[in-house]
Amino acid sequence: MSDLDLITRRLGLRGHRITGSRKRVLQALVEAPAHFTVEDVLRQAPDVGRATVFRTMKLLQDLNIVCRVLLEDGSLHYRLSTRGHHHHLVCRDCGQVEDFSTCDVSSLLEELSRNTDYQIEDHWLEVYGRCSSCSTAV
Amino acid sequence: MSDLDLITRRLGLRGHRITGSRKRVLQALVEAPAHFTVEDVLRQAPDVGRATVFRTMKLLQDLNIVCRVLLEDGSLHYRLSTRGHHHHLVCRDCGQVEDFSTCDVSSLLEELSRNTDYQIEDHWLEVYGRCSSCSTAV
DNA sequence: ATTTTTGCAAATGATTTGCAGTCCC
DNA sequence: GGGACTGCAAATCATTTGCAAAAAT
Repeated sequence: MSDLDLITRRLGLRGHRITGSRKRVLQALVEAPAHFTVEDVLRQAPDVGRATVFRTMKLLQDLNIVCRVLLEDGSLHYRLSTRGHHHHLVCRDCGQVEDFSTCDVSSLLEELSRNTDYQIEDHWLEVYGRCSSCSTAV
Repeated sequence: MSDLDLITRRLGLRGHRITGSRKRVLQALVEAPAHFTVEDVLRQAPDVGRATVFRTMKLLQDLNIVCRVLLEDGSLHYRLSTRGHHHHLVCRDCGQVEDFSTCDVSSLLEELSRNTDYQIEDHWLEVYGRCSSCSTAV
């Protein structure tokens, strides 16, 4: 079963309708490069309305199918989420994005929890740097 | 010497002019609650042009005098930066923001650096939860 | 005197909304 | 059939820009 099928099924199971527009958006997503903007999606699915793409992206976010990537300039990109919660390592030069989840943020959060009166519930971490090809190609 | 004086001096030392508008924006900032939006500043300094407030906020960011706080809904707030690089712990209910810098993100980043080909240069971490008063007042 | 900075208004860009029609289930 | 979903265009919101006038050094 392809990624597309999986996502489509997930939508259906949650009681959302599998419409033509949604299929076209999903198709665009699975064919897209690692991260993309709403504009990119619109370009790949030109017959889908702008509002619909925004609405679909929001739905997919809620379903944990896509996640947002924050670039340093403040611009918002999206990418297919893999394995639930994770973080991003973003290359400043080429914009490549890697996921990571292995590193231990939780110990940091536990310490934080001990040191403050907060009940900690969620976090968002974005790391910026240069990927190997961009850092060697000076 | 007041906070206001300190900031003003810092601007001057870097070769920026101390203008009436900038003074009024700075005044608004030091009197503002812990975090605020551009709109809040405009409300407190109504005779300063919108564009000027945006330009001033950008300048203050570059000088490390204010920093951005990302709320979970994606909205952007500002706050006076203390002690250089740090992170935010944001209360979901009341919006209170705490700084923290003591926790060890760097070990995480070192591990990340070893495990990937990236040369890591910067990061942004926002933690969300509930402050003590909001978590007790169920 | 020179250069920076400002306010305005218009431009831009991203996202949302109202609504009448269309399409899934 | 009926509610969920769509496209469109207009509305909204945040931010930026061009420019001539005003202010700071």
